[in-house]
Amino acid sequence: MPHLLLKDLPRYECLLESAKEFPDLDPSACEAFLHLLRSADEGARVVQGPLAQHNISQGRFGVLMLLLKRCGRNASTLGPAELADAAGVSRATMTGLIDTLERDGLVTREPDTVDRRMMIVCLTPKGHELLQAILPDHFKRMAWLMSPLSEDERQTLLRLLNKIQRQADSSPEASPAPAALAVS
Amino acid sequence: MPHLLLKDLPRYECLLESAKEFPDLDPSACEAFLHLLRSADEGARVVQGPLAQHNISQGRFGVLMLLLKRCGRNASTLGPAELADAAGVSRATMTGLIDTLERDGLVTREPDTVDRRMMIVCLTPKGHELLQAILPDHFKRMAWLMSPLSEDERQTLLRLLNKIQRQADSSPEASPAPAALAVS
DNA sequence: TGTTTGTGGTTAGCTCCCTAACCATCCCAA
DNA sequence: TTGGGATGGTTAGGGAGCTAACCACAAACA
Repeated sequence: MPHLLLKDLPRYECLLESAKEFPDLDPSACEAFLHLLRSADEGARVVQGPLAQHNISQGRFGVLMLLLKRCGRNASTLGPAELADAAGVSRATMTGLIDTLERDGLVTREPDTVDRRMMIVCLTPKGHELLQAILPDHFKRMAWLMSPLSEDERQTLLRLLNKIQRQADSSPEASPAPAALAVS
Repeated sequence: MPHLLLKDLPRYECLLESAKEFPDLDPSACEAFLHLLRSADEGARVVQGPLAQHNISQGRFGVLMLLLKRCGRNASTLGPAELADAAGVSRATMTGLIDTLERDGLVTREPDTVDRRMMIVCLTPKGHELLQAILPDHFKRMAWLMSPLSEDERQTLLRLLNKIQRQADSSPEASPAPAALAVS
């Protein structure tokens, strides 16, 4: 699950040392990158880890949250494909997620009478109750994790992260190396 | 693999809206947290994703890098247990990783003659060559990803991430909710 | 010296995600 | 109206991580 497996991050001096052997290594970029991954790993562990106590994995949580949000505007019915797209998992994975969620009585899956290819997934009262029970603590953990940062610092962090994110988004598909790579 | 499955992050207005229903939801904390996870996901995708082209998964990469580092100071021999600890995976996982790395001829595994419980894992010349071949591009991608940030901004980012990390580290085991939770 | 405890490595079986392939249904256009 | 694509959902199989249990060996202690 974590993105960064290393237990101890290399110290800056070590990076400088390694940069002699690998001229392409940008020590400060490397350091920032590793700390970014490490922070996200730790944050996810602290915030999302406890969900496992309720037998809620990351994927399950995502589905339930999407269903909760759509619950309000009940106009739009949503099926596995739409859910998969919104949640960022494959349709096959979504089938499996819904299977177990249905088995646990948290969602229902009914065939759509209009388009007979489609299924309609809905949150059950039990699913709704579960969310109401776990969300407050979930949000508390999030707030707790970020509590060392002032509002200004959060804004700054957001600005810097957005720069990284935009840069990452400009990389086509992750498979082809960034085109600008040779240029820089 | 990603920490955050949602495709589209909720907008700030939506968070404010949800905060009415969930008083524990701190919108700016939530926003910062989600962007942190998203940035790390995207960064990992861009930087580490291309390693898959060389049939190098995250875990395999970690093992190879650890062996490369220790290659210099050949004094310390290291076995699966030590590797597992340093790489942050279970011993069982490390057994599997070494299995396939050995099968691919990238590492060797020999029994320790002194302590007959132990095995000694070493990088082969082929493994060393592979790293030399893929590391320059790896470092280039890292530098490219962080290139939108100035040195000052990298320092700032590091400072903010460290605050989050220290806070996360002060949470016992991820399973018990932070003790300070009720206090705040 | 013999027993107990601890440590290293492996195996077995699980979860959660993926891709590839498959059918059923819909839609569009010849 | 009928034949081809799209699109939706599922199944099958695989990869990478985990825990629990196991055996072999080492170390410590009565």
